[in-house]
Amino acid sequence: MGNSKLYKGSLTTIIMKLLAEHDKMYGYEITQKVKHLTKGELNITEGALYPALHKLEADGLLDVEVKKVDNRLRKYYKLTESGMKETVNLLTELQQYIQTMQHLVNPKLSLE
Amino acid sequence: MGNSKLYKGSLTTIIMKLLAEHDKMYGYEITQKVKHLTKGELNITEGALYPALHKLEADGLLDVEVKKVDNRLRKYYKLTESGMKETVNLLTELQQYIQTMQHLVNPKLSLE
DNA sequence: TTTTATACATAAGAAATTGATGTATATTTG
DNA sequence: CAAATATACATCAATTTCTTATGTATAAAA
Repeated sequence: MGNSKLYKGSLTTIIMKLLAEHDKMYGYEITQKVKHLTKGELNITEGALYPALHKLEADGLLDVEVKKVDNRLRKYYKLTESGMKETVNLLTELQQYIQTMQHLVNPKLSLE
Repeated sequence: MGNSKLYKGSLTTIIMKLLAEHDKMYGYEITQKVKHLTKGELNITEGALYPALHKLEADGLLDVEVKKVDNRLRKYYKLTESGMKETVNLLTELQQYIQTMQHLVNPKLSLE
């Protein structure tokens, strides 16, 4: 997705957080939203997105609802109850990750 | 390594930054340093570390020097010229990654 | 003397992603 | 109006990165 390897492992967090904010979204919409929010920095590829959505659905974290708009299919995804709980965990882990990396990379600001 | 998938892709950045600060280190020393700096949050496994060091050496980003201390082998790694340049790039990418993720996760603080 | 620590290494398998390819409709552009 | 681009889904082989297990060897601590 991104221009750096660091984005590896963060796709699920991104999807879940967007759904927490926007209630329901479809796949293509997610790719466009991310592109705009990051000013082109981050482009989610379809080969990563769709399998990720399918897995989240299979894990019971997302519900899906198919709609036909302008004669084209859209699959709207929405967080389930357990999806909302998991989103909280993922965001906590992201904050922890950022803090840990900043300790490693900017040790003068840490306790060591 | 970490308790969250987010650490995927950040091992190289961690290694390079530590070497930029400590001039030369050996593998085991890196694992211990990271454990202490992160207060146990992050434990680099040998199965991840050694292949990563070998790849960095093969890519010309690290030089290695073998020493025998207390009848045990140590392989001291050190950044090459191009390793130093690459470290700058990786740290820039880390800052960019953190900023992008914070825009996505905390959009009220971003421009959208 | 057995366990833990130090110090290296490899290798099978899992997980996530890339990049290509495929299908189909709608809209824009030359 | 024809061709290209945008919208919208999907799969799949290959690659990358990491986990978990295993192996070798010496030193120190329990």
